[in-house]
Amino acid sequence: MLDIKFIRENRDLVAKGAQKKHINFDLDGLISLDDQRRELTASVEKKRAEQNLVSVKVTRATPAEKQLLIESMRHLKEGMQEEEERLKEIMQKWQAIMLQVPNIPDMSVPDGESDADNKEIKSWGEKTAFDFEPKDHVELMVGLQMADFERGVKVHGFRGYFLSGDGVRLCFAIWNYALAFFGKDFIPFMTPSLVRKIALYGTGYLPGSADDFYMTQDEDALAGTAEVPLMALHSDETLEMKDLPKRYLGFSPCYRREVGAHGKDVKGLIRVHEFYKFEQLVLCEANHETSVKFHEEINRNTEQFIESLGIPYRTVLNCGADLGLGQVKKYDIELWVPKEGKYREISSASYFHDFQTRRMNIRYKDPEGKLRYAHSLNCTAIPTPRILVSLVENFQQKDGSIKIPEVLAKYLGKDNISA
RNA sequence: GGAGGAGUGUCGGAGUGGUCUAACGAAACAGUCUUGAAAACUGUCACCCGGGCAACUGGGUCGUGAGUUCGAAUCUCACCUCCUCCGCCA
Repeated sequence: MLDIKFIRENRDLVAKGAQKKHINFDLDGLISLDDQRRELTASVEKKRAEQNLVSVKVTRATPAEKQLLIESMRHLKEGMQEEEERLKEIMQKWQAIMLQVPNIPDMSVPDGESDADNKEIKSWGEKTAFDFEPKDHVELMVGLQMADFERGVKVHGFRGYFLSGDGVRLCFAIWNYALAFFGKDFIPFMTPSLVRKIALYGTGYLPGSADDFYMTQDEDALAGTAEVPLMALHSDETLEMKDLPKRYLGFSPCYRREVGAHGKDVKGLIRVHEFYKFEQLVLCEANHETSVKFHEEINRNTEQFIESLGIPYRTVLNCGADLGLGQVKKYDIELWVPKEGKYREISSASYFHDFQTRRMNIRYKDPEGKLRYAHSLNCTAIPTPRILVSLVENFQQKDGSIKIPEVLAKYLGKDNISA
């Protein structure tokens, strides 16, 4: 959410920002609605002031005077009630629209129509070359009994999967390694995946993508990322400035309906309804430079994690159309998938300025004693099992076995997975 | 699942229809005193929206939302959260 004062004073900026994100919204409509809101509010408050004044008089009046005063109040109230009714309607519309005003993308965000227009800003490692015909991760993992997709579909349905044997052990090794790697600077959290809808509004996922979430019969949602509960963790709180920045590492199951992706990635572990993810989240002081600094930092953390595994990757700067409602700027890290011959996203680093914290009401007191909305950022640390796709495909051997990177071998207890 | 109780500022806590501009206490901060500290004393001690260059000023906020009333922290309803007991389960 943006500040209405900011919107009014920077209409061009807001309009251009929305355009860059390819989001349609009626800015003029919002401004004229806000004009009405201001006008009506002023009028109602004036009447209420009069009411308060008379109210005090009533307490000191004689019984006869009291009757007269109460009569006059009745008239005042009739006019006020009508206005309050209208104000209430306007406020409802106003709030609904305010929740849909997109945050303004950074200058450095490239224009573009879709993720195809994201700009590669870095690539690391040599694309893996094989002196044999490589297999895809489905064939490899099924062959090594690390996963079972047929029975996964039987039990769960479309996009269902079981992990088993070394597939499970490998996941645990990755988790343990990730906990040690990121846990140095970040406080680990296991978060609730069942969240109230308010947490989705606060993070900016709602309104807008209601179809992406599984809902329970109690109207709670299954979060698609630990970002949601971790942001809600400090909602309605005033933090101590000395405690900033907060660096949190969320670990949680993640649930996604993938309704907009019915035909996409139907095989394997790329796109599943249920997975696990470590997520970095930062709350810091409200300062653009600080946000930028942490944005680079958390993205670099994930790059370094991938580098330590030795998987070739590239980093892209997302274009305007590929930014969410609240995001100012976003980097995606994509890992090389040999059998597909392309890079696939495994991480997303974004910053929001105070877009989320304003909705969540997360503030801190600055040195002048002024309350300010903190800034928020988040970045994937590591998603499982998606990471396994690149891991097993890049490190497969001619005999169908998988060589395990040294840093993981320590946690797995062996340096290869074979039949 | 059933029965009952509670929610007031940073914390404790008073207030059950109009002098609430929310008492009082604690903590915190500043000052006086002191070699320094403690104690004592004095003062400060919410947030949101609007108007004003400013001093200041209008409105709102007592878990949340609706309602009753000329007037609500106080009465009614719904919801949220917590506590106690019973039941069920581990």
